[in-house]
Amino acid sequence: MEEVRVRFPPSPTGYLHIGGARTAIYNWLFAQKTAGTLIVRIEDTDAERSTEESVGAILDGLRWLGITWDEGPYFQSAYANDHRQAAQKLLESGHVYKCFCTHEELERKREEARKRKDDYHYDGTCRNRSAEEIGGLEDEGCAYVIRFKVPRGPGGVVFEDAVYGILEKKYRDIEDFVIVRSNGSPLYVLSNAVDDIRDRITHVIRGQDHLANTPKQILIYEALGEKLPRFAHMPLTLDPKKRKISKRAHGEMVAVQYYRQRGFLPWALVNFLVLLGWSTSDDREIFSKDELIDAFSLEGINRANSVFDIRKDDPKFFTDPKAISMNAHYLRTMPLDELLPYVQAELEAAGLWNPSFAGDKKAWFESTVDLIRSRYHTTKDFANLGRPYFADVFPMEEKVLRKNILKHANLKEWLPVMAERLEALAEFTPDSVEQAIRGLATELDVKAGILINGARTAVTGQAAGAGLFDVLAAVGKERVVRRLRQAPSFFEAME
RNA sequence: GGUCCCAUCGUCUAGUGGUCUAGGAUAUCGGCCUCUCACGCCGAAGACACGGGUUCGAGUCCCGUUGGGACUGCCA
Repeated sequence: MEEVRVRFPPSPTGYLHIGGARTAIYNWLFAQKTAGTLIVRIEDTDAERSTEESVGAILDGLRWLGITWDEGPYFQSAYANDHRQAAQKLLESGHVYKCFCTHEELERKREEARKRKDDYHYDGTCRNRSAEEIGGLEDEGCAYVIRFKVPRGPGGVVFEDAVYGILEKKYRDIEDFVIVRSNGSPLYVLSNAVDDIRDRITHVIRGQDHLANTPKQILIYEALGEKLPRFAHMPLTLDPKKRKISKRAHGEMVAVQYYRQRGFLPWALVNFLVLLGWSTSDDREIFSKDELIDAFSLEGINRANSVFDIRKDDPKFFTDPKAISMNAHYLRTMPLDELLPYVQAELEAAGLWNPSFAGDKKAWFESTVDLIRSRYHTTKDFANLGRPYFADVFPMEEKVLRKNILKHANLKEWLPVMAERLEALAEFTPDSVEQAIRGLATELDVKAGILINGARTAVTGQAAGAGLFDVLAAVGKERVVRRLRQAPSFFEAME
Protein backbone atom coordinates (compact mmCIF):
# COMPACT_ATOMS: atom_id res chain seq x y z
CA MET A 1 0.00 0.00 0.00
CA GLU A 2 1.08 3.48 -0.78
CA GLU A 3 2.46 5.52 2.09
CA VAL A 4 0.12 8.26 3.23
CA ARG A 5 1.55 11.75 3.06
CA VAL A 6 -0.44 14.72 4.26
CA ARG A 7 0.45 18.31 4.91
CA PHE A 8 -0.47 21.32 6.95
CA PRO A 9 0.31 24.47 4.99
CA PRO A 10 -0.36 27.59 7.04
CA SER A 11 0.30 31.02 5.67
CA PRO A 12 2.29 32.90 8.29
CA THR A 13 0.12 35.95 8.61
CA GLY A 14 -0.76 35.79 12.28
CA TYR A 15 -1.02 33.42 15.17
CA LEU A 16 -2.27 29.90 14.85
CA HIS A 17 -6.00 30.11 15.18
CA ILE A 18 -8.67 27.61 16.06
CA GLY A 19 -9.54 26.89 12.46
CA GLY A 20 -5.96 26.29 11.43
CA ALA A 21 -5.35 24.18 14.51
CA ARG A 22 -8.33 22.05 13.62
CA THR A 23 -7.03 21.49 10.11
CA ALA A 24 -3.66 20.56 11.53
CA ILE A 25 -5.26 18.19 14.02
CA TYR A 26 -7.23 16.35 11.35
CA ASN A 27 -4.17 15.96 9.17
CA TRP A 28 -2.09 14.87 12.11
CA LEU A 29 -4.66 12.32 13.22
CA PHE A 30 -4.94 10.93 9.73
CA ALA A 31 -1.17 10.62 9.48
CA GLN A 32 -0.97 8.96 12.88
CA LYS A 33 -3.80 6.62 12.05
CA THR A 34 -2.25 5.48 8.78
CA ALA A 35 1.34 5.51 9.98
CA GLY A 36 1.82 8.18 7.35
CA THR A 37 3.84 11.35 7.18
CA LEU A 38 2.74 14.84 8.15
CA ILE A 39 4.53 17.70 6.48
CA VAL A 40 4.43 21.28 7.65
CA ARG A 41 4.86 23.70 4.84
CA ILE A 42 4.85 27.41 5.45
CA GLU A 43 3.15 29.13 2.55
CA ASP A 44 4.95 32.40 2.71
CA THR A 45 4.66 33.55 -0.86
CA ASP A 46 2.61 36.53 0.14
CA ALA A 47 5.65 38.55 1.12
CA GLU A 48 3.48 41.51 2.09
CA ARG A 49 1.75 39.78 4.93
CA SER A 50 4.09 37.01 5.95
CA THR A 51 6.24 37.45 9.03
CA GLU A 52 8.89 35.40 10.68
CA GLU A 53 7.30 36.04 14.02
CA SER A 54 4.15 34.42 12.79
CA VAL A 55 6.04 31.33 11.66
CA GLY A 56 7.37 30.97 15.17
CA ALA A 57 3.96 31.46 16.72
CA ILE A 58 2.35 28.86 14.49
CA LEU A 59 4.99 26.22 15.10
CA ASP A 60 4.90 27.03 18.77
CA GLY A 61 1.14 26.59 18.81
CA LEU A 62 1.39 23.23 17.09
CA ARG A 63 4.02 22.03 19.51
CA TRP A 64 2.00 23.14 22.46
CA LEU A 65 -1.02 21.23 21.18
CA GLY A 66 1.15 18.17 20.87
CA ILE A 67 0.88 17.97 17.11
CA THR A 68 4.03 16.41 15.81
CA TRP A 69 5.13 16.49 12.22
CA ASP A 70 7.59 14.37 10.33
CA GLU A 71 8.94 16.71 7.69
CA GLY A 72 9.47 20.40 7.50
CA PRO A 73 8.81 23.08 8.11
CA TYR A 74 9.44 23.69 4.46
CA PHE A 75 9.11 27.19 3.15
CA GLN A 76 7.19 27.64 -0.03
CA SER A 77 9.23 30.65 -0.98
CA ALA A 78 12.26 28.40 -1.34
CA TYR A 79 10.63 26.56 -4.18
CA ALA A 80 9.77 29.45 -6.47
CA ASN A 81 11.91 27.78 -9.06
CA ASP A 82 9.73 24.68 -9.09
CA HIS A 83 6.70 26.84 -9.59
CA ARG A 84 8.26 28.74 -12.45
CA GLN A 85 9.40 25.55 -14.08
CA ALA A 86 5.92 24.10 -13.84
CA ALA A 87 4.52 27.21 -15.46
CA GLN A 88 7.12 26.97 -18.18
CA LYS A 89 6.27 23.37 -18.78
CA LEU A 90 2.60 24.22 -19.08
CA LEU A 91 3.43 27.03 -21.47
CA GLU A 92 5.34 24.64 -23.67
CA SER A 93 2.61 22.04 -23.60
CA GLY A 94 0.07 24.70 -24.49
CA HIS A 95 -2.04 24.31 -21.37
CA VAL A 96 -1.59 27.93 -20.40
CA TYR A 97 -1.10 31.19 -22.22
CA LYS A 98 0.23 34.65 -21.69
CA CYS A 99 -2.38 37.28 -21.07
CA PHE A 100 -1.56 40.91 -21.64
CA CYS A 101 -4.80 42.37 -20.42
CA THR A 102 -4.17 45.10 -17.89
CA HIS A 103 -5.70 45.54 -14.48
CA GLU A 104 -7.58 48.51 -15.78
CA GLU A 105 -9.10 46.71 -18.71
CA LEU A 106 -10.16 43.79 -16.55
CA GLU A 107 -11.54 46.02 -13.87
CA ARG A 108 -13.56 47.88 -16.48
CA LYS A 109 -15.01 44.67 -17.84
CA ARG A 110 -15.80 43.41 -14.39
CA GLU A 111 -17.52 46.65 -13.60
CA GLU A 112 -19.60 46.49 -16.76
CA ALA A 113 -20.61 42.95 -16.01
CA ARG A 114 -21.62 44.02 -12.54
CA LYS A 115 -23.78 46.75 -13.98
CA ARG A 116 -25.47 44.30 -16.33
CA LYS A 117 -25.81 41.97 -13.31
CA ASP A 118 -23.91 39.47 -15.33
CA ASP A 119 -21.58 36.84 -14.16
CA TYR A 120 -18.03 37.86 -15.01
CA HIS A 121 -15.46 35.47 -16.30
CA TYR A 122 -12.29 36.38 -18.06
CA ASP A 123 -13.38 36.79 -21.66
CA GLY A 124 -10.42 35.07 -23.27
CA THR A 125 -9.11 38.08 -25.15
CA CYS A 126 -5.57 36.73 -25.07
CA ARG A 127 -6.42 33.08 -25.31
CA ASN A 128 -6.17 32.87 -29.04
CA ARG A 129 -3.43 35.32 -29.86
CA SER A 130 -0.99 34.15 -32.48
CA ALA A 131 2.63 33.53 -31.69
CA GLU A 132 3.55 36.64 -33.71
CA GLU A 133 1.12 38.77 -31.76
CA ILE A 134 2.45 37.52 -28.47
CA GLY A 135 6.04 37.98 -29.57
CA GLY A 136 5.23 41.51 -30.62
CA LEU A 137 3.64 42.41 -27.32
CA GLU A 138 6.54 40.94 -25.45
CA ASP A 139 9.01 42.90 -27.56
CA GLU A 140 7.13 46.05 -26.68
CA GLY A 141 7.76 45.14 -23.06
CA CYS A 142 4.13 44.54 -22.19
CA ALA A 143 3.63 42.79 -18.88
CA TYR A 144 1.65 39.60 -18.87
CA VAL A 145 0.18 37.09 -16.50
CA ILE A 146 -0.10 33.41 -17.27
CA ARG A 147 -3.57 31.98 -17.47
CA PHE A 148 -4.72 28.43 -17.55
CA LYS A 149 -6.49 27.39 -20.73
CA VAL A 150 -9.57 25.77 -19.25
CA PRO A 151 -11.16 23.29 -21.64
CA ARG A 152 -14.13 24.75 -23.43
CA GLY A 153 -17.23 22.85 -24.36
CA PRO A 154 -19.40 20.52 -22.37
CA GLY A 155 -18.28 18.47 -19.46
CA GLY A 156 -16.37 19.45 -16.40
CA VAL A 157 -14.03 18.38 -13.69
CA VAL A 158 -15.38 15.50 -11.69
CA PHE A 159 -13.76 14.30 -8.51
CA GLU A 160 -14.66 12.43 -5.40
CA ASP A 161 -14.22 14.21 -2.13
CA ALA A 162 -13.83 11.98 0.90
CA VAL A 163 -16.29 14.13 2.79
CA TYR A 164 -18.62 15.62 0.20
CA GLY A 165 -18.81 12.76 -2.23
CA ILE A 166 -18.77 13.12 -5.99
CA LEU A 167 -18.55 16.73 -7.06
CA GLU A 168 -18.68 18.17 -10.54
CA LYS A 169 -17.67 21.60 -11.73
CA LYS A 170 -18.58 22.48 -15.30
CA TYR A 171 -15.80 23.81 -17.48
CA ARG A 172 -17.94 26.76 -18.42
CA ASP A 173 -18.09 27.79 -14.79
CA ILE A 174 -14.34 27.92 -14.48
CA GLU A 175 -12.68 30.94 -15.96
CA ASP A 176 -9.20 30.99 -17.39
CA PHE A 177 -7.61 31.59 -14.04
CA VAL A 178 -4.25 33.22 -13.48
CA ILE A 179 -1.43 31.04 -12.25
CA VAL A 180 1.50 33.46 -12.49
CA ARG A 181 1.48 37.16 -11.74
CA SER A 182 2.86 39.74 -14.11
CA ASN A 183 5.88 40.05 -11.84
CA GLY A 184 6.59 36.39 -12.41
CA SER A 185 5.57 35.09 -9.01
CA PRO A 186 3.23 32.12 -8.84
CA LEU A 187 -0.21 32.18 -7.32
CA TYR A 188 -1.54 29.89 -4.65
CA VAL A 189 -3.42 27.55 -7.02
CA LEU A 190 -0.19 26.81 -8.83
CA SER A 191 2.40 26.80 -6.08
CA ASN A 192 0.22 24.83 -3.72
CA ALA A 193 -0.40 22.14 -6.34
CA VAL A 194 3.22 22.04 -7.43
CA ASP A 195 4.38 21.73 -3.84
CA ASP A 196 1.89 18.98 -3.15
CA ILE A 197 3.21 17.14 -6.18
CA ARG A 198 6.82 17.57 -5.12
CA ASP A 199 6.03 16.56 -1.55
CA ARG A 200 4.16 13.54 -2.91
CA ILE A 201 1.04 14.41 -0.96
CA THR A 202 -1.51 11.63 -1.15
CA HIS A 203 -4.36 13.23 0.78
CA VAL A 204 -5.27 16.86 0.77
CA ILE A 205 -7.26 17.52 3.92
CA ARG A 206 -8.22 21.16 4.15
CA GLY A 207 -11.05 23.56 4.83
CA GLN A 208 -14.17 23.63 2.74
CA ASP A 209 -13.27 27.15 1.69
CA HIS A 210 -10.83 25.51 -0.71
CA LEU A 211 -13.50 23.49 -2.42
CA ALA A 212 -13.66 26.06 -5.19
CA ASN A 213 -9.92 25.80 -5.81
CA THR A 214 -9.98 22.08 -6.18
CA PRO A 215 -11.23 21.80 -9.78
CA LYS A 216 -8.60 24.32 -10.85
CA GLN A 217 -5.88 22.41 -9.12
CA ILE A 218 -7.07 19.18 -10.61
CA LEU A 219 -6.75 20.78 -14.02
CA ILE A 220 -3.18 21.72 -13.16
CA TYR A 221 -2.36 18.22 -11.96
CA GLU A 222 -3.75 16.76 -15.15
CA ALA A 223 -1.98 19.23 -17.40
CA LEU A 224 1.24 18.38 -15.62
CA GLY A 225 0.52 14.70 -16.08
CA GLU A 226 0.50 14.02 -12.37
CA LYS A 227 -1.54 11.61 -10.35
CA LEU A 228 -4.28 13.21 -8.29
CA PRO A 229 -4.26 13.08 -4.52
CA ARG A 230 -7.42 12.28 -2.59
CA PHE A 231 -9.27 15.32 -1.40
CA ALA A 232 -11.11 15.70 1.87
CA HIS A 233 -12.69 19.04 2.61
CA MET A 234 -13.65 19.65 6.16
CA PRO A 235 -16.44 21.95 7.31
CA LEU A 236 -15.58 25.41 8.48
CA THR A 237 -15.73 26.76 11.99
CA LEU A 238 -18.13 29.66 12.35
CA ASP A 239 -18.81 32.13 15.11
CA PRO A 240 -22.24 32.31 16.80
CA LYS A 241 -23.33 34.72 14.10
CA LYS A 242 -22.36 32.12 11.53
CA ARG A 243 -19.43 34.03 10.20
CA LYS A 244 -16.21 32.28 9.41
CA ILE A 245 -13.94 32.81 12.35
CA SER A 246 -10.94 34.92 11.63
CA LYS A 247 -8.14 36.57 13.48
CA ARG A 248 -9.29 39.81 12.05
CA ALA A 249 -12.90 39.68 13.21
CA HIS A 250 -12.42 37.91 16.52
CA GLY A 251 -8.96 38.81 17.63
CA GLU A 252 -7.35 36.82 20.39
CA MET A 253 -10.50 34.83 21.15
CA VAL A 254 -9.72 32.52 18.26
CA ALA A 255 -6.00 32.26 18.79
CA VAL A 256 -4.70 28.99 20.19
CA GLN A 257 -2.37 31.11 22.25
CA TYR A 258 -5.34 32.65 24.04
CA TYR A 259 -6.47 29.29 25.33
CA ARG A 260 -3.00 28.54 26.50
CA GLN A 261 -2.90 31.81 28.38
CA ARG A 262 -6.29 31.26 29.88
CA GLY A 263 -5.28 27.97 31.40
CA PHE A 264 -6.33 25.34 28.93
CA LEU A 265 -4.72 21.96 28.86
CA PRO A 266 -3.54 21.33 25.32
CA TRP A 267 -5.14 17.95 25.02
CA ALA A 268 -8.47 19.27 26.24
CA LEU A 269 -8.39 21.84 23.45
CA VAL A 270 -7.49 19.20 20.90
CA ASN A 271 -10.28 16.97 22.12
CA PHE A 272 -12.77 19.82 21.95
CA LEU A 273 -11.62 21.00 18.55
CA VAL A 274 -11.68 17.60 16.94
CA LEU A 275 -15.34 17.31 17.88
CA LEU A 276 -16.14 20.43 15.92
CA GLY A 277 -17.03 18.67 12.71
CA TRP A 278 -16.12 15.12 13.44
CA SER A 279 -17.71 12.42 15.55
CA THR A 280 -18.02 8.71 15.99
CA SER A 281 -21.32 6.86 15.89
CA ASP A 282 -21.04 5.76 19.46
CA ASP A 283 -21.48 8.25 22.23
CA ARG A 284 -17.84 8.79 23.03
CA GLU A 285 -16.57 12.32 23.33
CA ILE A 286 -13.59 11.98 25.61
CA PHE A 287 -10.61 10.41 23.94
CA SER A 288 -7.09 9.74 25.01
CA LYS A 289 -4.54 10.33 22.30
CA ASP A 290 -4.38 6.67 21.39
CA GLU A 291 -8.12 6.32 21.44
CA LEU A 292 -8.56 9.32 19.20
CA ILE A 293 -6.03 8.14 16.69
CA ASP A 294 -7.71 4.80 16.68
CA ALA A 295 -11.20 6.23 16.27
CA PHE A 296 -10.40 8.89 13.71
CA SER A 297 -11.51 8.51 10.13
CA LEU A 298 -12.25 10.78 7.22
CA GLU A 299 -15.70 9.21 7.00
CA GLY A 300 -16.59 10.64 10.39
CA ILE A 301 -16.16 14.19 9.17
CA ASN A 302 -19.35 16.17 9.03
CA ARG A 303 -20.51 18.16 6.02
CA ALA A 304 -22.17 21.02 7.83
CA ASN A 305 -20.20 23.92 9.23
CA SER A 306 -20.11 24.12 12.97
CA VAL A 307 -20.35 26.99 15.38
CA PHE A 308 -17.64 27.63 17.88
CA ASP A 309 -19.74 29.12 20.63
CA ILE A 310 -17.36 31.86 21.68
CA ARG A 311 -18.69 34.05 24.44
CA LYS A 312 -17.82 37.64 24.35
CA ASP A 313 -18.53 39.53 27.56
CA ASP A 314 -20.14 36.52 29.18
CA PRO A 315 -19.45 36.73 32.91
CA LYS A 316 -19.71 33.00 33.35
CA PHE A 317 -17.92 31.55 30.34
CA PHE A 318 -14.99 33.13 28.59
CA THR A 319 -15.36 30.74 25.69
CA ASP A 320 -17.47 27.85 24.45
CA PRO A 321 -18.94 26.21 27.59
CA LYS A 322 -18.31 22.79 26.19
CA ALA A 323 -14.64 23.57 25.77
CA ILE A 324 -14.42 24.70 29.36
CA SER A 325 -16.28 21.68 30.58
CA MET A 326 -13.91 19.47 28.67
CA ASN A 327 -10.94 21.27 30.15
CA ALA A 328 -12.37 20.86 33.64
CA HIS A 329 -12.93 17.21 32.97
CA TYR A 330 -9.28 16.65 32.10
CA LEU A 331 -8.16 18.84 34.96
CA ARG A 332 -9.82 16.62 37.52
CA THR A 333 -9.29 13.24 35.90
CA MET A 334 -5.88 13.28 34.26
CA PRO A 335 -2.97 11.56 36.00
CA LEU A 336 -1.77 13.88 38.73
CA ASP A 337 1.86 13.88 37.70
CA GLU A 338 0.88 15.05 34.22
CA LEU A 339 -1.02 17.94 35.71
CA LEU A 340 1.66 19.02 38.18
CA PRO A 341 3.93 20.77 35.66
CA TYR A 342 1.04 22.98 34.56
CA VAL A 343 0.23 23.88 38.13
CA GLN A 344 3.84 24.65 38.83
CA ALA A 345 3.99 26.92 35.79
CA GLU A 346 0.91 28.81 36.97
CA LEU A 347 2.23 29.22 40.47
CA GLU A 348 5.59 30.38 39.18
CA ALA A 349 3.94 32.93 36.96
CA ALA A 350 1.94 34.19 39.93
CA GLY A 351 4.96 34.27 42.20
CA LEU A 352 3.50 31.58 44.44
CA TRP A 353 5.89 28.80 43.65
CA ASN A 354 8.16 27.51 46.34
CA PRO A 355 10.93 25.08 45.39
CA SER A 356 10.07 22.96 48.41
CA PHE A 357 6.83 22.03 46.61
CA ALA A 358 9.01 19.85 44.48
CA GLY A 359 11.27 18.97 47.38
CA ASP A 360 10.43 18.07 50.95
CA LYS A 361 6.84 19.32 50.58
CA LYS A 362 6.25 17.35 47.44
CA ALA A 363 3.80 14.91 49.00
CA TRP A 364 1.87 17.74 50.56
CA PHE A 365 1.84 19.67 47.30
CA GLU A 366 0.54 16.72 45.34
CA SER A 367 -2.24 15.87 47.72
CA THR A 368 -3.25 19.52 47.93
CA VAL A 369 -3.44 19.88 44.15
CA ASP A 370 -5.40 16.67 44.03
CA LEU A 371 -7.76 17.97 46.69
CA ILE A 372 -8.57 21.27 45.04
CA ARG A 373 -8.46 20.39 41.36
CA SER A 374 -11.88 18.81 41.15
CA ARG A 375 -13.71 22.10 41.20
CA TYR A 376 -11.36 24.08 38.99
CA HIS A 377 -11.93 24.83 35.34
CA THR A 378 -8.56 26.01 34.14
CA THR A 379 -5.01 25.83 35.37
CA LYS A 380 -5.33 29.54 36.16
CA ASP A 381 -7.57 28.62 39.05
CA PHE A 382 -4.65 27.15 40.93
CA ALA A 383 -3.09 30.57 41.16
CA ASN A 384 -6.35 32.38 41.87
CA LEU A 385 -8.71 30.19 43.82
CA GLY A 386 -5.77 28.15 45.04
CA ARG A 387 -4.05 31.10 46.65
CA PRO A 388 -5.05 30.33 50.26
CA TYR A 389 -3.28 27.00 49.97
CA PHE A 390 -0.04 28.30 48.55
CA ALA A 391 0.29 31.77 50.04
CA ASP A 392 -0.30 33.63 53.25
CA VAL A 393 -2.05 36.53 51.63
CA PHE A 394 -5.28 35.85 49.87
CA PRO A 395 -8.42 37.82 49.08
CA MET A 396 -11.45 37.75 51.35
CA GLU A 397 -14.73 37.92 49.52
CA GLU A 398 -16.87 40.59 51.12
CA LYS A 399 -20.20 38.88 50.55
CA VAL A 400 -18.93 35.60 51.83
CA LEU A 401 -17.46 37.20 54.90
CA ARG A 402 -20.80 38.72 55.78
CA LYS A 403 -22.73 35.52 55.20
CA ASN A 404 -20.46 33.03 56.88
CA ILE A 405 -18.85 35.03 59.64
CA LEU A 406 -20.31 38.42 60.45
CA LYS A 407 -23.85 37.08 60.43
CA HIS A 408 -23.02 34.96 63.43
CA ALA A 409 -21.75 37.32 66.10
CA ASN A 410 -20.64 34.49 68.35
CA LEU A 411 -18.04 33.42 65.85
CA LYS A 412 -15.96 36.31 67.08
CA GLU A 413 -15.32 34.25 70.20
CA TRP A 414 -15.81 30.75 68.80
CA LEU A 415 -13.25 30.93 66.03
CA PRO A 416 -10.38 31.79 68.39
CA VAL A 417 -11.54 28.97 70.66
CA MET A 418 -11.44 26.67 67.69
CA ALA A 419 -7.92 27.88 67.02
CA GLU A 420 -6.92 26.90 70.50
CA ARG A 421 -8.44 23.45 70.25
CA LEU A 422 -6.80 22.82 66.92
CA GLU A 423 -3.48 24.08 68.13
CA ALA A 424 -3.61 21.58 70.94
CA LEU A 425 -4.03 18.68 68.56
CA ALA A 426 -1.15 16.25 68.62
CA GLU A 427 -1.67 15.31 65.03
CA PHE A 428 -3.37 17.52 62.49
CA THR A 429 -5.33 15.24 60.18
CA PRO A 430 -8.78 15.50 58.63
CA ASP A 431 -10.05 13.07 61.25
CA SER A 432 -8.57 14.74 64.28
CA VAL A 433 -9.67 18.12 63.04
CA GLU A 434 -13.18 16.87 62.43
CA GLN A 435 -13.38 15.42 65.91
CA ALA A 436 -12.20 18.63 67.47
CA ILE A 437 -14.60 20.82 65.54
CA ARG A 438 -17.63 18.59 65.92
CA GLY A 439 -16.83 18.24 69.58
CA LEU A 440 -16.69 21.99 69.92
CA ALA A 441 -20.01 22.34 68.16
CA THR A 442 -21.66 19.94 70.56
CA GLU A 443 -20.09 21.67 73.52
CA LEU A 444 -21.31 25.07 72.34
CA ASP A 445 -24.63 23.60 71.31
CA VAL A 446 -24.39 25.07 67.86
CA LYS A 447 -24.88 23.50 64.45
CA ALA A 448 -21.56 22.24 63.16
CA GLY A 449 -22.28 23.92 59.84
CA ILE A 450 -21.92 27.34 61.36
CA LEU A 451 -18.47 26.59 62.70
CA ILE A 452 -17.50 24.79 59.55
CA ASN A 453 -18.53 27.52 57.15
CA GLY A 454 -17.11 30.19 59.38
CA ALA A 455 -13.80 28.37 59.53
CA ARG A 456 -13.77 27.83 55.79
CA THR A 457 -14.19 31.49 55.15
CA ALA A 458 -11.68 32.57 57.77
CA VAL A 459 -9.12 30.17 56.39
CA THR A 460 -9.69 30.46 52.65
CA GLY A 461 -11.69 33.62 52.12
CA GLN A 462 -14.10 31.57 50.08
CA ALA A 463 -17.55 30.11 50.47
CA ALA A 464 -16.92 27.01 48.43
CA GLY A 465 -14.27 24.41 48.36
CA ALA A 466 -13.38 20.89 49.28
CA GLY A 467 -14.57 19.32 52.51
CA LEU A 468 -13.47 21.61 55.31
CA PHE A 469 -11.54 19.06 57.32
CA ASP A 470 -9.46 18.20 54.30
CA VAL A 471 -9.02 21.87 53.58
CA LEU A 472 -7.72 22.57 57.07
CA ALA A 473 -5.38 19.63 56.98
CA ALA A 474 -4.06 20.85 53.64
CA VAL A 475 -3.58 24.43 54.74
CA GLY A 476 -1.76 23.19 57.79
CA LYS A 477 -2.05 23.70 61.52
CA GLU A 478 0.08 26.76 61.90
CA ARG A 479 -1.61 28.76 59.18
CA VAL A 480 -5.08 27.60 60.15
CA VAL A 481 -4.57 28.64 63.72
CA ARG A 482 -3.21 32.02 62.70
CA ARG A 483 -6.08 32.68 60.34
CA LEU A 484 -8.73 31.66 62.85
CA ARG A 485 -7.21 33.97 65.42
CA GLN A 486 -7.48 36.85 63.02
CA ALA A 487 -11.21 36.35 62.71
CA PRO A 488 -12.20 38.84 65.44
CA SER A 489 -10.54 41.59 63.44
CA PHE A 490 -13.22 41.20 60.80
CA PHE A 491 -15.81 42.16 63.35
CA GLU A 492 -13.77 45.05 64.59
CA ALA A 493 -13.33 46.34 61.10
CA MET A 494 -17.08 46.50 60.86
CA GLU A 495 -17.62 48.37 64.07
C1' G B 1 -25.80 38.61 -9.34
C1' G B 2 -23.25 33.74 -10.64
C1' U B 3 -21.16 28.83 -9.21
C1' C B 4 -20.84 25.43 -5.40
C1' C B 5 -21.70 23.54 -0.39
C1' C B 6 -24.87 22.96 3.81
C1' A B 7 -29.58 22.58 7.03
C1' U B 8 -31.64 17.48 13.82
C1' C B 9 -32.35 20.50 20.92
C1' G B 10 -29.07 27.40 22.50
C1' U B 11 -24.21 24.95 21.03
C1' C B 12 -21.42 20.17 19.45
C1' U B 13 -23.68 15.93 17.46
C1' A B 14 -26.01 10.32 16.71
C1' G B 15 -29.18 8.97 12.94
C1' U B 16 -27.67 6.02 5.75
C1' G B 17 -36.59 4.11 4.84
C1' G B 18 -39.72 0.92 9.63
C1' U B 19 -36.26 -0.57 16.17
C1' C B 20 -37.32 7.66 16.22
C1' U B 21 -43.46 8.70 20.98
C1' A B 22 -35.53 11.23 17.57
C1' G B 23 -30.28 9.13 21.31
C1' G B 24 -25.74 11.37 23.63
C1' A B 25 -22.71 15.67 25.21
C1' U B 26 -22.66 20.64 26.91
C1' A B 27 -25.39 24.66 28.81
C1' U B 28 -30.15 25.59 31.81
C1' C B 29 -33.64 24.05 35.75
C1' G B 30 -35.12 20.56 39.80
C1' G B 31 -33.77 16.49 43.20
C1' C B 32 -30.30 13.17 45.82
C1' C B 33 -25.50 13.29 48.25
C1' U B 34 -23.69 17.06 51.89
C1' C B 35 -20.31 21.44 56.26
C1' U B 36 -20.24 24.82 51.39
C1' C B 37 -19.21 24.48 46.24
C1' A B 38 -18.03 21.22 42.63
C1' C B 39 -17.92 16.07 41.17
C1' G B 40 -21.20 11.95 40.84
C1' C B 41 -26.11 10.02 40.40
C1' C B 42 -31.44 10.75 39.19
C1' G B 43 -35.02 13.75 36.69
C1' A B 44 -37.16 18.06 33.69
C1' A B 45 -37.28 21.22 29.69
C1' G B 46 -35.28 21.58 24.77
C1' A B 47 -34.61 19.94 17.72
C1' C B 48 -35.80 16.86 12.51
C1' A B 49 -36.37 25.04 8.69
C1' C B 50 -40.91 25.05 5.44
C1' G B 51 -43.83 23.05 1.32
C1' G B 52 -44.55 19.43 -2.17
C1' G B 53 -43.61 14.62 -3.97
C1' U B 54 -41.75 9.06 -4.03
C1' U B 55 -43.19 5.00 -0.67
C1' C B 56 -47.45 0.62 2.76
C1' G B 57 -44.04 3.75 5.66
C1' A B 58 -39.45 9.66 5.44
C1' G B 59 -35.33 13.03 10.08
C1' U B 60 -33.44 9.51 6.45
C1' C B 61 -34.74 9.53 -1.03
C1' C B 62 -36.34 13.51 -4.95
C1' C B 63 -37.95 18.61 -6.18
C1' G B 64 -38.94 23.49 -4.72
C1' U B 65 -38.84 27.50 -1.08
C1' U B 66 -36.41 29.75 2.85
C1' G B 67 -32.11 30.36 5.63
C1' G B 68 -26.79 30.03 6.32
C1' G B 69 -21.90 29.54 4.32
C1' A B 70 -17.74 29.38 0.77
C1' C B 71 -15.85 31.03 -3.69
C1' U B 72 -16.43 34.72 -7.36
C1' G B 73 -8.44 38.70 -6.70
C1' C B 74 -2.27 39.40 -10.56
C1' C B 75 -4.64 36.84 -1.31
C1' A B 76 -3.62 32.17 0.79
